[in-house]
Parts: sequence; structure tokens; C-alpha cells
Amino acid sequence: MKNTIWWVRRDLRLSDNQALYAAVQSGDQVTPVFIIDPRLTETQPLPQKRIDFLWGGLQALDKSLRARGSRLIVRRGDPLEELAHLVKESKASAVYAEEDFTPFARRRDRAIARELPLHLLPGLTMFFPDSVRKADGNPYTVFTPFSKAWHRTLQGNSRKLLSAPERMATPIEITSLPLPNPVGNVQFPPGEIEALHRLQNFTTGNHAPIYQYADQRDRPDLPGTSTLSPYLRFGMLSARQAVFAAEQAAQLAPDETARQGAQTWLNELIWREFFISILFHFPDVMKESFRPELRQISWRNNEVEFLAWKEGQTGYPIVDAAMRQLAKTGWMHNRARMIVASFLVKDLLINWRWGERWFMQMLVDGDPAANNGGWQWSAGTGTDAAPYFRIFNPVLQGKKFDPQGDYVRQWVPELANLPPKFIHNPWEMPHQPQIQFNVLLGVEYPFPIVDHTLARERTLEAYQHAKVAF
DNA sequence: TGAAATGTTGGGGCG
DNA sequence: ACGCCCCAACATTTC
Repeated sequence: MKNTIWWVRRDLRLSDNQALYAAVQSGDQVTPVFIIDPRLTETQPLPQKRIDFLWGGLQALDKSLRARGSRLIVRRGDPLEELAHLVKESKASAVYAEEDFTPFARRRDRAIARELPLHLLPGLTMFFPDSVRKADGNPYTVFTPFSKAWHRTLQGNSRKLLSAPERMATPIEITSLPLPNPVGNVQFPPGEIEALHRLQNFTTGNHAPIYQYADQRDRPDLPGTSTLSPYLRFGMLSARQAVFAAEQAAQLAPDETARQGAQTWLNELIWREFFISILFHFPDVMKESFRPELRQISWRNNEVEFLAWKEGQTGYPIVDAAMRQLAKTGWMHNRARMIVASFLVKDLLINWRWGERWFMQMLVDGDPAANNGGWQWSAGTGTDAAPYFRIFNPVLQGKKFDPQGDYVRQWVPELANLPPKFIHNPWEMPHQPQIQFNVLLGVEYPFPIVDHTLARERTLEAYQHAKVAF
């Protein structure tokens, strides 16, 4: 009789779970446990929506486990202490977990591995981050060659997914905390069943949304994205499940446009792996800009403007719509994320780390690697980032990607009556239409807090100065 | 996974 | 009819 522990961290699923599989293979009795770590949940402001998504996901996991004769043990405290107790209580000979690559997780797991028989398995990404390397052994810092190497690595890989164990032995009687009761989320119902539904709806059938993805992903006014990010964040879906579904969709694509759509979505999954790999090899990106020559920018860091940005009161409708969507729902369309990031960093000249922190405090899908990667990309400070002089014009971005202004109307209701002509540049509206459309500028909706043209010049100077001074 | 500034071209108005 | 100029449209360069 051999007992093992399946330590759940951010892999809230039974299907295609290599850690769970290993635990089941080598143990007659598996104890699934989730440990609430106060260092993670109590020392930093977390969005209630993300917490609720996690609690809901654990409830769903517990339900699936119970349907198989098992259940989820919940503990609270220092993971090392709790695991040590559990190993003793359950007489376990091994602890299995899916490997995570944030600096925090790696430090924690190293310490635990010194004391306990901890086995870490892949699943968060397709491959261990250090298995995709250049010929000279160095990690990739440019996306395109990384993605080519990633594809090469995938070539020889089996496409087999692990199915959920059908039956699991009941864990021994050990104490478990009750899970906090989460507030339900209509937009993102937690759990792997929902995740698999979404993946299937997105990737299968001749009219699967993935086939329109290349054209529609940039349109925040249309429902063209997968909405899988929170599920990937908490491992309610494995990277392999997503990647294989994308590959299969590409193979079954009815035409070239469709194939391109599937390819484009797969590319986004590779960006996710790229940023996880970057964080693995360069953990300091959590603390400072990847590019040394851009570590000393003279940020303005104006608190009043930062507040206006957070509240969606900048006077630029596309920015305000996006920031209000974030505050209200805990999610933001990807194109909109780029627009508001460019605006914070390059129009307001506020340190990208302020934006990074705010996103982590708001996003249901908030993930350190992807969030940091995205912000450093937008700020031009990261690996293979957008060049520093690429500055989005919020009016042009609005006209291009929200042509009718529907996205703005949805999230900025005070502008709901404006015609497309004025929806992205209301300050250019004469007095008469302001009366007609019921929006008095400076009263119902603010004037722009910065002039984009001037702000652009200012930022180009600040970045150039940082580079010269370096 | 930009945008603005600058350069080039060619059709048409006009003296 | 011809040359000049304007400027929109497109291309290239620069930030």
C-alpha cells in the first residue's frame, strides 16, 4: 500500500494532468490537496473576482473528485509545514505537483524539495522552459526564432492527452477546511468542464470562431476571442489541450483564411509560453526593465492622471471604455490592453510597473509572466518588445478597431448617443451637437487629460534621453 | 501586434 | 497646346 499526495496549485483539472497522473500511477491512494498560502492571498491586494474564480474552481474540482470517490483536502498555512504534516498523516511517499515558474513558486518549491519528496511535472506549458534553447545553449530573447524552435520541439511530440482518472480511492480521514463560498461569475463560470466546453466551441466545426480569429481578434466590439485566459491561468485547461485543439483546427480548416486563423491563435499560445520562458530565464524582469538602457526613464508618474486612467476618465473614449470594462468585469480585450498600456506609458509617461500592478489587482486572468511580458512589450522595455517610438494614437486605434464605436457605447454610457463621427474624438464636437447628443464636454464627459501630439513628443524625448544617458 | 513626417508621382486646373 | 502648380494618393523614411 503506497500513498501519494497530489498538490494542486494552478492546475485545477483532472484531465490531461501529468502531476495527477503520476500520483495515481505510483500511489494506491492519492490525497489531493490545495494549500491556501497566506503569503499569496493576504499580503497583496487581489481582485475579488480572481479569488472567487479560484474558490469556484476548487469547488468544481472537489465535485469532480467526489464523483470519482475522492475529495479535495483544503489546508491553510505555510505549504512546507502543511505538506510535511500531510505526508506524515497520510504516510505518503511522494508529493506530485505541476511545475510553476514564477520566482516565488520556484523558491518555494526548491525549499520544499529539500525536505520532502516533491516531484514536479510539466503541464503549465508544453515544455519545460529550458528545453527550448538556442544552439549555443542560451535562451531565446526574440519571439520568432523561439516560436520556430518551439514548433520543431513540438514536431516529434506525441499528441496524446491524458484522460481524467475514472476512479480514485477515498483519501484517509484528515481534516480539511471548508472552502469560502465564492460569488458566482456569469462571464467566467469556473471549472474544467466549462473550460473544455469553451475550447470545443471555439475550435470545432466549420464555422468555429477560431477560423475568424485572424480578422476578428483585434475587434473589441466583436466576440472574436477565445475567452480562455482565466481557465489557462488556473490550469482548468492544460497547455497541451489548447495547443492540440488549435493544431487540429488548422488541419481541418475549410480554407486558407480559416487555417490562418487557427495558426494565429496558436501563435498567441506560443507568446504565452515565450513570456513564461522569459520569466524563467530572467526573473529580474519582475523588478525592472529587461533592457538596461531603458531602466532610467524620467517618468512623470502623476498620481492624478494615474487615477483618471484607472477610473476610465482620461477623455479618450477607447481608453476609458477599456479601463471601465476592466474595473467592472475583471477582464479586458487584448487589443484594448495594448491601447491602454500605450496610453499609460507613452501618453501619461507613467512607469509601466504601475500599470502592471494595477492589472494584477484587477484581472481574473492575471498571470505574472503574461502580464509582465505584455507590459514590457508595450513599454518597449522588454525582450523583442515594440520599439519605443511606436506610440498608439488612441483616436486612430479607436476608429480602426471599433469603427462604429459600439465598444465605447457599451462601457461609456454617457457617450451612447454619439454618432461614429464623434465617438472617438468627442472634444472636436461643436457646441450644437453636444446639446443634441446630450453630452456636455467637461461636464458629463471629461476633456482629454493630455494632448496626444504633445505627449508623444514628450515621451520620445524621455526615451531618447534615457538611451543617450545610458 | 504604428504613426507622423517626408518624398514621389501623376492627373487635372489654369494661365 | 504647353508648362506650371497644386495636391491627393501612395511610398518611404523616421521617430
